[in-house]
Order: sequence, then structure tokens, then C-alpha cells
Amino acid sequence: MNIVKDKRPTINDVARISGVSKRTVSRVINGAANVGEATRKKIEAVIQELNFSPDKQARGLAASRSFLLGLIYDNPDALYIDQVQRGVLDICSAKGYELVVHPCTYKSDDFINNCIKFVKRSNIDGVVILPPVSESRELATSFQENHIKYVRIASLDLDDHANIVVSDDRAALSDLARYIVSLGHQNIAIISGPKSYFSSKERLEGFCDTLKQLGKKVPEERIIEGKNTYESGIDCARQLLIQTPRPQFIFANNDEMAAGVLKVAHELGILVPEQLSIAGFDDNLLASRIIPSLTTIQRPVSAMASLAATKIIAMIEGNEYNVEEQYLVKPHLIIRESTRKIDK
Amino acid sequence: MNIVKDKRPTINDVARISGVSKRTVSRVINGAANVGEATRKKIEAVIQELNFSPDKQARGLAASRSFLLGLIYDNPDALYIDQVQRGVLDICSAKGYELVVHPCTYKSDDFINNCIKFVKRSNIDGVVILPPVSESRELATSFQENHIKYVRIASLDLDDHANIVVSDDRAALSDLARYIVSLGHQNIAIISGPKSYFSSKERLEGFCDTLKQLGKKVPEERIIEGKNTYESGIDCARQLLIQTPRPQFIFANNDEMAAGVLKVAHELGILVPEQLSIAGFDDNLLASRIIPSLTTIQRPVSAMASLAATKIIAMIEGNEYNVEEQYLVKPHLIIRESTRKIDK
DNA sequence: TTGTAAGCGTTATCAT
DNA sequence: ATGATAACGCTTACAA
Repeated sequence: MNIVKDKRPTINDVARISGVSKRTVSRVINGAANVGEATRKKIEAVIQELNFSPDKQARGLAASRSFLLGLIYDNPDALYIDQVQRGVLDICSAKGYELVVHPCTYKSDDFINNCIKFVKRSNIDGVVILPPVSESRELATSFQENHIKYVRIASLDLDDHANIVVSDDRAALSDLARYIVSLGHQNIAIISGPKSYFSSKERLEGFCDTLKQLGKKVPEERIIEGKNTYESGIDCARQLLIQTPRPQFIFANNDEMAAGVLKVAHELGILVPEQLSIAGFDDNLLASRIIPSLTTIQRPVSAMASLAATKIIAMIEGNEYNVEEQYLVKPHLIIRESTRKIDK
Repeated sequence: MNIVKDKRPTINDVARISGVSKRTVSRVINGAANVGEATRKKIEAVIQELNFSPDKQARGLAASRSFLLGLIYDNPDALYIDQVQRGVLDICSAKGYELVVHPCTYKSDDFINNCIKFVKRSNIDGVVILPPVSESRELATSFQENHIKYVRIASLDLDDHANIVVSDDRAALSDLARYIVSLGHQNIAIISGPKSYFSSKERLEGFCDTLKQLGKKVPEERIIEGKNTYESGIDCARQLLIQTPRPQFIFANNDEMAAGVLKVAHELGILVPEQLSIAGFDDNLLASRIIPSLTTIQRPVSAMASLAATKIIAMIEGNEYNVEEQYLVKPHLIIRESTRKIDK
């Protein structure tokens, strides 16, 4: 059906064959209103016949648009990244955009410039920024200064609602606290995420604040700062599980670390959940596969990503209808085998 | 309007400030040989100072290139995808390319056309294709017909060596067979991958052939076709573990399914590895986290991806030096806790 | 070794 | 409603 021609037809071919100027063809392509009905029909027919479609690069060069969206992240969690990509792509392909991925290194002090250049080089129309990079005030500021459109995904409401999608980690951790107290646990311990991340802070405070309201206080020495890695979970669990009295419940800032706790418990012969309850955060692939399966908190990652994509495209196309108003989602508790009521 | 730094610098700015023509700057950008040493230094300095990087669209429009690489896949394994992306990106960013991701649906019969359109729409310079889509003869043929450059990543040598990176799954499974026999296992069972995938066939045959050479034959009813998912692993394990005599060893075509086997064994009170040994394939994140940790086979995914990227860029840039010769990598066995010698 | 100038396929600014 | 013509930022014959 499709005959491969030597050269792709250009707007000039369409113009010549239609007997009009290319400016008029351009009008038709872009759906401008002021084109005669007869002319439009004629041109559309020729476009059909030639199987013409405008060249994206030329279009981009002339109009400063690329129909490219960027995804910026410095996150080792492959599962999270993958979910985000799919969520964004669902929207992208429906709207005629493509997704360009850009992992970066948050710690490198070149990283802001690196991101800016990434966007400028390819004339990326807008970017979605993932945590923890999304927490960078400097990056957001630089994007604003460079007139780069962005939407951040984060755990804290730290930008205009048009520019952010927030998961209310604090509220979710509050739920977890109530659940744990309802199970009767007394000796509660926490492996937090890196304190420099807002998300860690939100989760920690959401948990501790509600605990305090319910009359339970977590002492300092029962809160250890982890690095969100499996190995770090193991280290922290070792420190926690030798304390007397031994913790009855441990919350780990993510599932990776929770898996580390499980590992240490197993090594020490501590039964989960009989002698120790554990909860994580993410609802990682791991969470449902591991034995015992992990009580955890699930963010609607894919939905957040789709929302972010919708918002960024709305910004790009100037249709900022009521998209600003939607920005907050609440993660929810998933109860599995790793938590249970205190026997006694 | 003249001295305003609002706009990003162009090749003209670099030329003007360096006091040369833009043709010379272009030479420097593209690493041409015939540029005076002093001139080059001067220009490079200015490029640095201006933080200049050439506009991809303009470059593409002029040179009929986009500096965009595509990644085509229909693979639910997020960890695999993520590793591939990072492997490809390592090379990409070093060579000035960006990566556009394109998940697709292998089963949909529009998928070939969908992929072609994806490439043409954005003038993608070349694509890397992941298994199982990479096994599609039709897709490869269509790409050839449309003069689209591609490199496939696969488990079987099914294309010109210039167009493929192959992991020798067969050889790796042969190693596993020898290892298992050395442990003294008699009753061996297999959960294969979908039979329609070449990779499943390679692994199955590599395993069975070597087993046969060593005097062990796996009977028909001990080979079950799984779907490479956790749930499918559970289903197949149930069928296998009620057989008499009960299998002493189960090979699962991937770690996801092996995790399912572990789950069922746990439910049935079968001790792993005391009463049942299990091995998987992939060296998934899961493999090292799960308890007991999983004996499995690791492909050098990231290295394969980098090699694929190197090859596709060589094709694009016409530097097909000896890159054709490198195409085969061998996965290797990782022995963990889930396999052990037969007691008795 | 370096420069001039003509594109590449669009969109945007003016006219008419 | 339509059309010349100039950008857009770069590469590349062709000179010098």
C-alpha cells in the first residue's frame, strides 16, 4: 500500500501541486481558520494523496517546539521509574508526544546545568521531574529562569499547584501509625530515609506525630537514618534488633530496607510476624513476592505520572484549564503478612 | 536586542566571539581534523564560556539526522528495562544522542506499523530492540525495507552480526545442568518460558541436552510451560510439586517464576534447599533479596545494552569498524542459597 | 587551514 | 483569504 518514494514529500510539493503558496498549506496543516473552504479541501486532498506529514525537526526549528517531553530523575528504583514511564507514555502517545529519558546525578554540582542543557539541546517542550531530584529548589528556580516548563512529582507541596503533583505521604503514615497502635505494639522503631530528603521527613513526622497523639512516643535511639538501600536496611536492622527490649515493630522508609530487616530477622531467628512486625513503603515488586509478604504503603505512581504528563502538556499547549486544581493524591496502606497483633 | 543574553548562544555567537567563520566552528563541533590547533583551542574556550551546545533540531534538519535513538520493547520486567536504558544511555550521552523510549504491544497486529511510524515521526536515527519483540522476523524485515537502522538484543543468533547482540543462554543453561548433576539431583523438573519465544527454547534445550549427555533425561510431564510471571510460577509449581516422586530440583525460566516456586514450597512446608533446590534466570533484584536467596543466571544486561548502542551509533555514523565482530556474550551462573547437594 | 553561501522544511511577519 | 520572504541554527559543496 505504502509506496516508498525516494524523497519524503515536503510542504513545497504540496503547495506546488495544489497551486497555492506554502504559507497557505502551512495554515491548513495547523488548522488555521482563515482559509477558503475550497482551497482547504483541495490542499487536504493533495496531502492525502502524497501521504505527506510535516517534518518534526523543521517544524521544531521554526516554531521552537519539539513534541518531546523529558523525564529527569536520579532514582535507583527501577520499578518506580518504569511505572512512571508507562504512566507518562500513556498520555504522551495519545497527544502525539515522545518521551526522552534523562537520568542524572543529583550530587554532582554540574547537574543543574546538565539538565538545562539536556532540555535546550533537544528543545524539549517540557519535563517531568521525579523525587528526590524534584525536591531541589535550585533546579526548579533554574528552570523558571530559563523558561523551561516543568512538573515535579514530590511528597510535599513545595511549588505552584500547576507545577507539581504531590503524594500525601504524611497522611498515609498517619494511617499506618493508627493501624500499628490498633495492633497493640509498644516498642516501635523506625528506619528513616536520608534526613536530607523532604519525603523522609514527611513520612517520619506523619508517623511520629500521630503516634504521639495516640500516646506513644518513639525514643531517639529507636530512630535510625538509613540510605534507602537493601544493605543499609540490613545495617540499621542489626542496630535496632539488639536493643533491649527488642522492638516489636519496625517501619522502614522503603520496601528495600524492609527487605533488609526481614533478612536480619531471619538470620537472628526472630519470627516475622510472630515476634516482629515490619512495614515498608512503595509496594515494590518485592513487597508481594517476599515471604512473609510485606505490609506497605502504595503510591498511585502510574496515575501520578499520567497526571503530571497531562499537566505539562496543558502548560505547553496553553490549555491550563482546571488542571492546576488537581495535584494531590493519597497513598494507601496495604496490609499483608508481615504485620500482626501482639500475642500475649 | 543585540547583547541580550536571554537567548541561548548559537553557532553564530561562537563564531563572532572567536573571530572565525561559523564553518570553522562547525568543524570543531564535529571534530574535523583540518583545524589549526590554536584556532581549535580558541573556539573550544569560547564554547565553554558560552556554555554552548548545538541545537539538535537544526543539526538534524541540516544533516538529515535527529541524534535520537529509540528503544523498542514489550517486556514487563522493569528491572531489565531499567538496566538496558542505563546501559544505552551511558553510550548515548557520551556520543551526543538522546534516548526515546517506546514500549509496545507485541501481540497487537498493528505493532509493526506502530513501530515504523514511531521512528519516522521523529526521524529516529536508529533503534535498539529488546526481547521478546527482538525475535520478530517481520519487524526486522520491515525495518530493513524502510531503511531503518536497528540492533536487536536476543538469545539467539538470528540476524547479521552487525544487527544483533546475542546472549548465549544455551551455554549458560548447559553450565547449570552440569552444576545440578554435580549436586546429585535425580528428579529434575522444569518450568519453561512461553514456547513461542526463542529464548525459552534455547534455555530449555541447553539444559535438557546437557542433562541427556550426562545420562539424565527429563520426562515430558516434568516440563511445564509457564508465562514468565510470578502467578504463572505459582500455578506451575503446584502442578509439579504434587507429582510422585516429588522433584528435587526445579529450574524456572526466570526469577519471577522461581519466586513463585519458592512461595508454593513454603505453603506446602517443603524446605528449600533441604528438600527442594530451585534455580531461576535473570538475577533479578528479587534473586538476592528473597529468602533463601536464589541461584540464578545473570546476563550482563547493561554491557549488552552498551554494546548495542555502540553498534547502532557506529552504523549511523558509518564507522562500522570491527563492531560487527563483537556480538556474543555469555551469561554466568550465580550460586546462592536455593540450591544444595542432595543429602542421603 | 579557513571562509562564502546555499540549502534543510518548517513557521512567522508582513503585505496585498 | 492568500502570498513573498525572512527567519530558525546548523551542515556542506565549493572556493580561496
